[in-house]
Amino acid sequence: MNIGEIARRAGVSRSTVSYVLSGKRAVSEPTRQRIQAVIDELDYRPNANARALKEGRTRTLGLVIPPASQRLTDMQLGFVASVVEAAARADLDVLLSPSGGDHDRSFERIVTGRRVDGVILMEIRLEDDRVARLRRSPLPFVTIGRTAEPAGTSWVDVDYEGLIARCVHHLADLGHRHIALVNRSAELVAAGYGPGHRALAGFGQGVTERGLTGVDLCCGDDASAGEAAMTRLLATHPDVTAVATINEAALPGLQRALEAEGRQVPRDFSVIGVAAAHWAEDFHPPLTAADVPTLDMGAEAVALLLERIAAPTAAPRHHLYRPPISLRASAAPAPPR
Amino acid sequence: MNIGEIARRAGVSRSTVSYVLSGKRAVSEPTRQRIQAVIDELDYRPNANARALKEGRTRTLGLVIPPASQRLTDMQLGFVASVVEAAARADLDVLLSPSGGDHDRSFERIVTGRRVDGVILMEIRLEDDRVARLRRSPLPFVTIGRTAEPAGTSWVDVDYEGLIARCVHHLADLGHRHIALVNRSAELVAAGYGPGHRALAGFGQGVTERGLTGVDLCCGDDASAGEAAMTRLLATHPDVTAVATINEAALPGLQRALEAEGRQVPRDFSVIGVAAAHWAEDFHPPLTAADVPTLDMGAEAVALLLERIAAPTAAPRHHLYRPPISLRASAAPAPPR
DNA sequence: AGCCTGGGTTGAATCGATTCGACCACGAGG
DNA sequence: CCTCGTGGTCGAATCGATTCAACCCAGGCT
Repeated sequence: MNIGEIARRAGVSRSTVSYVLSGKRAVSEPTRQRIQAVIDELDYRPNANARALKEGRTRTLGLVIPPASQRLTDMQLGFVASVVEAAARADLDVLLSPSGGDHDRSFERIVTGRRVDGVILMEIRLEDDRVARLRRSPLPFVTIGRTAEPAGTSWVDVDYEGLIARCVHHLADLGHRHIALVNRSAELVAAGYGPGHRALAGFGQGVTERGLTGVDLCCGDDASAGEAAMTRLLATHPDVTAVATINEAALPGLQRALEAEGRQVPRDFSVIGVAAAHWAEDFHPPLTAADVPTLDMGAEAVALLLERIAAPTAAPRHHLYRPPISLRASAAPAPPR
Repeated sequence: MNIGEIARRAGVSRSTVSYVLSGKRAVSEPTRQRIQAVIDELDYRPNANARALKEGRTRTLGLVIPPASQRLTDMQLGFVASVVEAAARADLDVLLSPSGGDHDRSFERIVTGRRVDGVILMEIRLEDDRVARLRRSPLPFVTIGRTAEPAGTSWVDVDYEGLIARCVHHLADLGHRHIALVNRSAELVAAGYGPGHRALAGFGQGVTERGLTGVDLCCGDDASAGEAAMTRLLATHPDVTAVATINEAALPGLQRALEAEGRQVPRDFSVIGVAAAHWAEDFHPPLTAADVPTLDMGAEAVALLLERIAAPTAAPRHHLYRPPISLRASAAPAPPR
């Protein structure tokens, strides 16, 4: 069933039906009603491909997610969900591409097959092949996260550096002298994963500013890895009384290891972090943390992308999120020595 | 840059270029190489919309997920990830539709706009509007989960009824006499959510077969709800010594409440469930559970869908998963009275 | 009465592919 | 030498929309 069928049944030309659909030209009321009646009766909806072909836009956004092999963190999931929802609100569909490297077939299809009007990229590295690839293409895109050289690109990101520095200061204020940073996995950091490096920088900065001693360690993105990492930390650095972390997925494991070693949070040991908002509240004990507003960020990423699609030559914009640290129950004054 | 451009540069007709691309007709080797060279040089890729328009298929699958407002459970996330990955392996893209009810705009776009070749539906209710809608349409579809009347539809599902019954038997074997079922949220169950009802049936069956006393309760899909539910349960039914559950998201909360009440798992209290495979292992203590193979199920859903797309009139197939219960550390003999 | 204006409608071109039938040249077979 | 077959190529139709230019006709104005 196509537009011609509607036209025939309504006794008008195809163009008139099109104008009823789009409202781009005046159509007399009787004709309009007649056509609309046929459309309703047959439950007609224009073929999206034909429309996309002619109009040159697909009303679809591409979202590049980490390959499915690795489980999404809560924060990533929050981004995906909010991007999808924001797109749906704008009557846009979302095409998913689970892409790791640069020369991924799915990624190439999306970028070069004109299947989408724009792309949102996640899990950005300081040097990112995919970003480089998109910069060379005419396709508008926005990143959640940013490269080492983010000027010239629209992005949203979390100020991990500043936030972790603030966490360190908070711990210092509470009297902690020996603290640790639990980073993301060693592979991610080695690959130049932005938040990992920026968190490390912020940690170093905070530690030196306050004259603390700090250890940093990498840790896989799951509870078991967290448990192992924390067990090792407690063994090798028994004087550490607090950790800051950007690794939400490891948190349950950290907690478990502390319990196993008889360290009670927050009485004996403080935990503070940067985490998706709901995570922190749902944790036990409720986590003192900078609550990353994944919902807002995803929506903002979509908004920025729509801007770039509407005006590709306009100056790119960005939004660095710096949520305040919500004081909950997982950080407390350092235990007496 | 379109196929005409390539043809012009190579000095051939558009059809010849098309035949090089598709290989559907013989092209002399010199011509083929010349054309291929131009294609490579310009990094040309055919416009997906034009192709879809002509061919009548989009090489895209639709995946209908629960609306973004509610967070995805681990099992749902597992399904999404594996569907996306399986589709990518088959060089198919996945279009996401976050749809709750029947008359969702995004859902309608997908179903009727010919944007996808087929649809995978999740979170199926016993009476499901979306399934009914798709049955009326010519679009092939597969469900993860099944309705009350699943004949005539291709689906994959977990045998919640049988599995929960087995869980009950296992608990009975261990000597537990008073057990509880922690179901999904009251709203879901009230809405006719399949697993909720089937788990309840299996629970009832097991309990009567073994002459146990059983309580069942609904519980929201998050840790706090789980904590509240378990606290209430322990207060109202102090003689309960074990729970079975299909609500993975509530598990951390159940655990917390038990701890708070001084009940140690599994010494004083057993927990057993049906959960995504990785969840169970990552839990603490490692969860005795029927491990739902989300990866296989997503891949199988895609395979079934491809079958239906290839042969829409063939008899629908299905696959009911009945994973064995993996004995881990969360269930043990009932404590002495 | 003739002309102009403009709302309403239509026909035809176009987007970028695929594919069928036709055509051409060349070599084999009678 | 003529015909037939065939590998290789091309032209044109087609998929289902959008949109521009043209046209028609009714009403207002001079």
